[in-house]
Amino acid sequence: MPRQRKVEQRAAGTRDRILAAAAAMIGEDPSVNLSVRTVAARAGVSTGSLRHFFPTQRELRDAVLAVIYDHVVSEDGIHDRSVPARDRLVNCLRQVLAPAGVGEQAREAWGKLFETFIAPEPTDEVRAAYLAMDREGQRRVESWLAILTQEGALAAGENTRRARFLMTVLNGLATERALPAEKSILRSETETLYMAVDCVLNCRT
Amino acid sequence: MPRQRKVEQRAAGTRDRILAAAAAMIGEDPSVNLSVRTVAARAGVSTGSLRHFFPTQRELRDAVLAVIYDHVVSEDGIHDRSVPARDRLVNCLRQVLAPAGVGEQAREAWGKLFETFIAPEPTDEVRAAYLAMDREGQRRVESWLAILTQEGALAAGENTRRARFLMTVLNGLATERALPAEKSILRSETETLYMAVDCVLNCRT
DNA sequence: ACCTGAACACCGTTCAAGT
DNA sequence: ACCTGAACACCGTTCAAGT
Repeated sequence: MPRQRKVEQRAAGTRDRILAAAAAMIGEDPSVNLSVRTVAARAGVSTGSLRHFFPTQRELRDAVLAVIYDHVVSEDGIHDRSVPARDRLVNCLRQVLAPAGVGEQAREAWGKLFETFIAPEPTDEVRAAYLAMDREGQRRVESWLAILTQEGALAAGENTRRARFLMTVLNGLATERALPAEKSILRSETETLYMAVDCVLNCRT
Repeated sequence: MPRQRKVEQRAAGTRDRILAAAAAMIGEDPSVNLSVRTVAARAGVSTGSLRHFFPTQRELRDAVLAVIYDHVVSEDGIHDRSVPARDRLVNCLRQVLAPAGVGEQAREAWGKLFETFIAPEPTDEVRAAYLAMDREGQRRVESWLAILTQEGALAAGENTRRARFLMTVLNGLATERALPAEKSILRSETETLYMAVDCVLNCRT
């Protein structure tokens, strides 16, 4: 069932060149700033042409993220539509949380984070190192949201904000894993993850 | 003990006018973009003069944040029904967040928390001390939720879970205040607080 | 429909020049 | 030391004009 006519395929060609250029730039330097002009120049098209396919920078960025993580096709299970979207997203978020560890391991992990990024004078080098880490996590979460948006499980347009929100929840959970806890932390952690995910999936903003 | 000379007091005068102008702008519209030119114009100084006191936009934003959080420390206002429930709850949560501080202050606060509760062997004494703190915060948040439940702004029955969720978000935000941040933290912090509060107020669980 | 590039209204930072 | 405003090199978006 070929929905696209010939002209649209030609258009898809330059659309893809734009996405490929942007993806290549991120591949070379994950902290690169994707401006209209740099991406357009790299793709060999005009800024106006880029704007024709991606009316705002946000839409360009979201599309690039989706492309990158589609090609990486990891086993995170985000694509498995036999599972409800909320369960898939929660499982993915657990993968971000996993390196935080539990118990003594969690305290050691927090200790390293503290000694590396909080205790020392925040030089540009220290800042850049942390921000690269943070952006990587943010990108992962945004890529999952982009995929759920593509399936229609999520309204478009706020994924950066949503990802920031989820990252904050994960930071809170990671911190609480290092701090003393009342009773089984797993239960309240699961409840909190589902509350955050349901918020993102259901609430209008 | 007057450490400042006359000249420095004059300088502090225009420095304060800049901070006041920026704080006023945020007061009128919390999502406003504080650019060099708009803030300088509002304060009635040149961009060069602003740059003399705040060499980068980051330093300006940090200073403004500190001023705002100092002045917003007031009573909780949870009962003031002339304000929408979500705004009241966000303001109350900000009060829990306030002691986390900003900038260097935030890093020091985290340092103390780390040395007190994470670094040492978790004896029963250490655990109890932290859990008391944690429960106090949880109790405050739950009391606010109880009031909103009484007004009918919130469905009954899940307030402990909801409070735990909000505490986790606050822990995440406090952690992010100590870590290096990308841009103005105030805006994404506000967005995250409102997302969390809207989640609690609107979403069915 | 697709594509161009100029134009517009911003932005943060630098700096010679004044007081 | 404090202050000015122009200048520089960016940014995202809009749009008349071409094919």
